[in-house]
Amino acid sequence: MPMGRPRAFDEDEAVRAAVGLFGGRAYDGVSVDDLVNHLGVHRNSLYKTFGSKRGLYLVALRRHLADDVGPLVDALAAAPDVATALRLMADADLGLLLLAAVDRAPADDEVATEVTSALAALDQAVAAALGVPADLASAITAAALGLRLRGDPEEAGAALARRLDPTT
Amino acid sequence: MPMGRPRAFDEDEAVRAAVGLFGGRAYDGVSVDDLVNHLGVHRNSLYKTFGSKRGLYLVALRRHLADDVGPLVDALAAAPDVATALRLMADADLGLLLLAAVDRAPADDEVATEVTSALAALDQAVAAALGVPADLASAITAAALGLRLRGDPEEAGAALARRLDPTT
DNA sequence: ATCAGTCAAGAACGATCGTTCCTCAACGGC
DNA sequence: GCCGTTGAGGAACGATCGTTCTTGACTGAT
Repeated sequence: MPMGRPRAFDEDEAVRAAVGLFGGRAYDGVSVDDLVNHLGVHRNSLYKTFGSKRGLYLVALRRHLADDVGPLVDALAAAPDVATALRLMADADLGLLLLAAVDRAPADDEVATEVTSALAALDQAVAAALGVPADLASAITAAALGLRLRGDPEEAGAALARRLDPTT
Repeated sequence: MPMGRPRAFDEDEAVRAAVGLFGGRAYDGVSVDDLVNHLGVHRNSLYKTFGSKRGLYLVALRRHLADDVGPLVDALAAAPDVATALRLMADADLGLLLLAAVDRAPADDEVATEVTSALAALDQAVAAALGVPADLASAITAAALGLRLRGDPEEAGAALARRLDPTT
């Protein structure tokens, strides 16, 4: 079977660039023209490779979860206290996950599934590392998301950690 | 000067309906057709009254802040402990504020200004009511936003409040 | 009854959206 | 060489976007 013309773009690079774009503004705020211009992928190849704008979004979201959230879960497993856990989550690049949760999950069940399981993984990591009940762990994850959403003035997270875990 | 034909719609009702729509999905997910169909205002009147879709959005956001966030600030002033404050914020209707913060504030400076000052008002109310430092107060506000963003399983907020304020 | 002024009703605008189509260039196998 | 296949390059599609225009209905004052 013939082989055809080789690709002129790096699929991994393209998906990373998509993570950056989708993590920076709302789904409907990123046009296919924006993607074509910033990804180095031509329209036709984009649809041939990812099927649709939503298909590319889902691939980008999963890459974000694998590349950014996964390592965070691993790092959390070694967190000795609440302050460390909060700082790890607040410093991590969670832009696309946060935006997906607020912007797309209500309108896209598949996105909602990915977001829910990613947050559950963070909850479990926090609960296991700190030895706290599940409900408190998910509240700590929620607090970290809230801090990130506000721009995280750094002192706020530290103050919360101090209050949550007086031993540090 | 002649008086002209009277309006067939209630401007307050229309703005409230807009708050509901914009609070339910992202700005770009609400079309002008959606607004016309759900607000009981005709296209022409909408533009005559609010200038543009963005103009209506800003009016709706300010109404949301005045009608929903303002009373919350007042209620927070009487909150005796962290648990009460968290529950007040988690139970309040903060849909549009949350969506505005994540979805529109990064792209619209005027929205960003409104969001920032609303969150600052919440911070101040929490700090004054609970007698905590400003950084911890803003962290508590952030935690409430995070809980709301996650769907707030009720136990999570309670667990966090218990840990934050052991006297309750 | 007439007139100026405001709103309702809906068609229509250009722009942009996501998507598809068509043509040509670049490859491996015969 | 040629053929089958795949990607690049753009033009072009219908649909929908936010916005405006046109027409006529309804108002209070003259």
